[in-house]
Amino acid sequence: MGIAERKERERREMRNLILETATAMFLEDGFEKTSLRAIAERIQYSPATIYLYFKDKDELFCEIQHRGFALFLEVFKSLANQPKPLERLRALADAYMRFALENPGYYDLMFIMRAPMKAFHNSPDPWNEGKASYEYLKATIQACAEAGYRLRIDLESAALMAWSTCHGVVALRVRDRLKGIPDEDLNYMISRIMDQLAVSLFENALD
Amino acid sequence: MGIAERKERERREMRNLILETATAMFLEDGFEKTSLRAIAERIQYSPATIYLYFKDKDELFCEIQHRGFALFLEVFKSLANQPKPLERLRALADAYMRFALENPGYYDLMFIMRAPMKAFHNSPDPWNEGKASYEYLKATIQACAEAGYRLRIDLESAALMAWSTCHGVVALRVRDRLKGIPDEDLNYMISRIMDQLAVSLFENALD
DNA sequence: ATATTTAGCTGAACAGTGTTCAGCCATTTA
DNA sequence: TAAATGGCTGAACACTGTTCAGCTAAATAT
Repeated sequence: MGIAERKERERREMRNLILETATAMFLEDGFEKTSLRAIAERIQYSPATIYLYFKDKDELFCEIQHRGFALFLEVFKSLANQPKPLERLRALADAYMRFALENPGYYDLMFIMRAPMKAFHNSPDPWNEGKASYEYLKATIQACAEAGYRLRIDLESAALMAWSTCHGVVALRVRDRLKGIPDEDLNYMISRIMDQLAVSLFENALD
Repeated sequence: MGIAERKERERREMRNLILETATAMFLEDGFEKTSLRAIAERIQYSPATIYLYFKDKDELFCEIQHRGFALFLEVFKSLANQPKPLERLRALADAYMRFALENPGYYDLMFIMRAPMKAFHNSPDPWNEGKASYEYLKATIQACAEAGYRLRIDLESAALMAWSTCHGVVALRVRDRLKGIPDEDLNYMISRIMDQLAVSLFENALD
């Protein structure tokens, strides 16, 4: 009775085919322009078929969001080898902003777009890896504190400030609100901002 | 020959009627749900009529964006009576974030949405008042510097950092990325973050 | 006063979207 | 061999932004 097994597998494969195709198309053309009809055509199925595997477009993109967070967490973890905690924290911030610029589609879906946030009942929670990444950020700040850098504020506020500062500048950038500033100048300013972020978090960041 | 004059006036009135209606509907229901058809129906005209006054939906919302910036600049200017520059700067930051929470529709259009940013050839430039507000922010930071608070970084970087920090936390908030944090806790954390922002900008902020 | 031009407005259509559902057909079960 | 299952689809629904030929009323010219 391996039939049920095979059907289970076929179903997973089909789901994955849709997901892969949707992801590829989304990362190329963005959310609005990636229509279910276009996805269906690419994989040579009827648009209605997609609805047999995903409740609606939001759920589909919720899963893509999940993939984004998984990739993001990997990037964060790849920085763990940096032994000095403050430099690790800086590496985290740089990686965060680089991720946003190199994967604008994912970043949009993860931190800016409203669309896939409604389907929040989903399991597995697409924000799982997102939360893990945030915990990792907090742990790194905590590690700095334990290495002798005295925190000026509580850990929670410090972590939110770090996140907000990075998100702020990068969100303004990917949404073209900083177009007036040449890339070169902007990169310099961001570097300065990150320096001062450390100063604002720790009393003796400059030691 | 007052006919041309009257027609000119009627045209302005019609344009304004569309704009008023669109603004009201947009602030209530958001961009996506405010369809040109619904706007047209509300003012009892054909959808095609709107195209006689606005090139497309983007241009219409570009003007609404302009209104948002105008309102925003007024809020900023209303804070000019605060004599102490550092407290004025803090008031600016608080006002910025309050504006975002009290006018989420406008804030979205002004600082987050991609939609009306394409129609950037428009005159008058909807970002006119936006730029003026930013200049006002810079002037306030400069005033702090001149009042004895020593800037840790150059003025441009400092201004961008202030903007980014405020935008970061508020953008995450209005896009439901901080839903896990109770409002009360979040407000406390934001207050702490603003304290530390001042510390990061000025060597002697705490004096 | 009549004819002609102008200009505002619209109905209908186009091409696209997400979504639903009756029904077909091959595979599986009885 | 007959019945039941279940994957898939064509066609439709209700929307969207946008365009355009053509109507009608007002303004101008004769």
